Amino acid sequence: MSGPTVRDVAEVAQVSLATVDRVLNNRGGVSAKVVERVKAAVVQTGYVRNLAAANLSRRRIYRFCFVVPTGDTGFVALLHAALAQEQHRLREEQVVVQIVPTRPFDVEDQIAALRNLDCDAVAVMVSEAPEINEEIAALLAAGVRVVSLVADLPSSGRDAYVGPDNVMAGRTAAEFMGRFIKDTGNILMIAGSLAARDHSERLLGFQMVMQERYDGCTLLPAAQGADDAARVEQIVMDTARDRPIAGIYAIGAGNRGLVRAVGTLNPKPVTIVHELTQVSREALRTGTFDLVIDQDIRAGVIAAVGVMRDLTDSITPPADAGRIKLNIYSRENIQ
Amino acid sequence: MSGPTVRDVAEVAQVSLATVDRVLNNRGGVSAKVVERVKAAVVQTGYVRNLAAANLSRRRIYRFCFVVPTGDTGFVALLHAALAQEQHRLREEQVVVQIVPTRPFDVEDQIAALRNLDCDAVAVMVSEAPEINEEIAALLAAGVRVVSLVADLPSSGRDAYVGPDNVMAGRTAAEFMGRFIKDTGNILMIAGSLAARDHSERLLGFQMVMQERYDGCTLLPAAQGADDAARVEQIVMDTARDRPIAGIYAIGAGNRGLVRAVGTLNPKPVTIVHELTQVSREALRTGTFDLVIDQDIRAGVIAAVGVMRDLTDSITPPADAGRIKLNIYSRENIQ
DNA sequence: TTGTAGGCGTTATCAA
DNA sequence: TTGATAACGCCTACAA
Repeated sequence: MSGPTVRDVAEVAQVSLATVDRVLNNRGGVSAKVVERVKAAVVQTGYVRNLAAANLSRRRIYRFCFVVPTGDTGFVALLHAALAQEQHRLREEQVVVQIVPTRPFDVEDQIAALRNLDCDAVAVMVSEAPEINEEIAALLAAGVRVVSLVADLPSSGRDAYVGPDNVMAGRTAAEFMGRFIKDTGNILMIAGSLAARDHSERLLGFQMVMQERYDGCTLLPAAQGADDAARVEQIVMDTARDRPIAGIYAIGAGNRGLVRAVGTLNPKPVTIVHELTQVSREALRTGTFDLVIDQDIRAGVIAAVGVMRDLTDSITPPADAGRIKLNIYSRENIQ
Repeated sequence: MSGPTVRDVAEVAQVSLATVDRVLNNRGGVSAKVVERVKAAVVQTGYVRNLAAANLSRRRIYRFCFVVPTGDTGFVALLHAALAQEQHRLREEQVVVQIVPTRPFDVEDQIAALRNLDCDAVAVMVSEAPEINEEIAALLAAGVRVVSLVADLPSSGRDAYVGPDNVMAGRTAAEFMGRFIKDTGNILMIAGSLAARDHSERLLGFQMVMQERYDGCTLLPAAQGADDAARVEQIVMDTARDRPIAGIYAIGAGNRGLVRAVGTLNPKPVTIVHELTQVSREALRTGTFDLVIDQDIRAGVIAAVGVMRDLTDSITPPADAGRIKLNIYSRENIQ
């Protein structure tokens, strides 16, 4: 059950443990023919190194950072909660994580955060900008592994992306929007910022499906609410003054403002939002929101840590390791 | 940097390593005041156990079985896939699992399977019957921990239930059924067997919400398709001959037959089914099915293994450890 | 009820 | 170039 060990390799190769170790971790100082003998023995025995034992002996501790925006989005709160819930298990696995909050949409602040990092790997949820790419390149050059979280940064050279397929998220929102709306009508789409890749991808997916299959609906120009409750509320009220709204797709945060605004509208528009937070959960329960599309943040944290651990150990993470699922919540299946 | 260890705890508590270990893993055989002293020392030192070291040292291997029906439900295939995906992590945690397939709805076969078990704990997905209860009692008496999977067996004395809230599943199906149906109409509900607890609970939840909020719809008497494709197909065709069908809720399996039948109907009824399998995935993609309510089998496997491990170690599993989430899939978010 | 001693698989420090 | 040998942190017979 417990497979061949270095002892077995040593025995087959007729050398000592130390020599096997030297070859295995190519530290040099071993004659060519002995190297060959050891390598052959590894193949012959089918030896696979036991990472746990290696880390135990090496007293390795994984230091990971999460660079994520703060704000009233509730996202950081959920992230903190998820990390707290995983804290114990993470500690047991020798990983220490630190959250570095940044001001939302503030590139300067994000850069500052990335400069002050001291860790083996970092999961970043930051803007897509050339300066950020440079910063990430510097981190990579310094041997820090970088994972993009929730919003991908494909042009940054990051090691991996952990998050949902945001185009799919937008398409899913559209599918339910189209089916929930009985007739035709105006659809209001509110993003936080179209410069945020997750938001623009969701918007893209949403528009694609609405135009493709539910073209009885009229898509109003996409608004930007900066993930701010007051701004979001204002956008809804302003829009509703000019014309009836049949549906609202809130792509980013600021749902507290959305609840206030939707409460004043009659008839109530079909309202679809992202992230299952205190606010959206309650709004779902009372019928103010009709659907919540949630990326399971706990799963995201677990996936991110797993990927960072693999990367830190120079292991290629499984292809789908970073893909996290979208959960759909109606008033009947809130958890 | 490398944190406190058992030695530190032992020193502070003025006891030996073995005693600390006994307290840490509550194995008993330690006087109350020493227990207190050790616990205080743990708090004082901030000790966190090193899982890698623990697993390395522990030669214990957990042997678990899954007794589940085979058949055209695709469930066993999904279960196998889920286990395969978890294999690596499970092996690292010293657990070996074996799948024992049984013929669906065949109580004799289920009993035979339960008799031939050799393991520390078993997760069973079997019928609710007195003979089964006896068999489970025998297992429990023999020291094998028993967990009911997907369908609960409350009267069997099983140690725990791992599965979804099936009433909630039915309620969720009704919520989407009500919203997807534009007007009013006849709703056909097809269970596998009303003697199966998961099926009857789903039906109950579905009926509750339909009557409560979508009473424009007419619920036809619930049919039983024995999870058999041909039977299910026949039921749909027979029903459609007499009256138009606006919606179909398929509570159990046999979705292959449902696909065939629905394909012949015009207009196509809103069709909501359970379990994301090859068949339902494809039907979702082509528009034959409108919604799939899926119990995440991978999550179920992980939860079941966790609960079985706790039970085997005589630890009371956390209250919500067995509750698994319901995922909702439309054509746009199939994974 | 408590303690001692040895081992899990790998790494690292000495000598030889 | 090589090889003993002692950690790493925890678990567990076996004693006492």
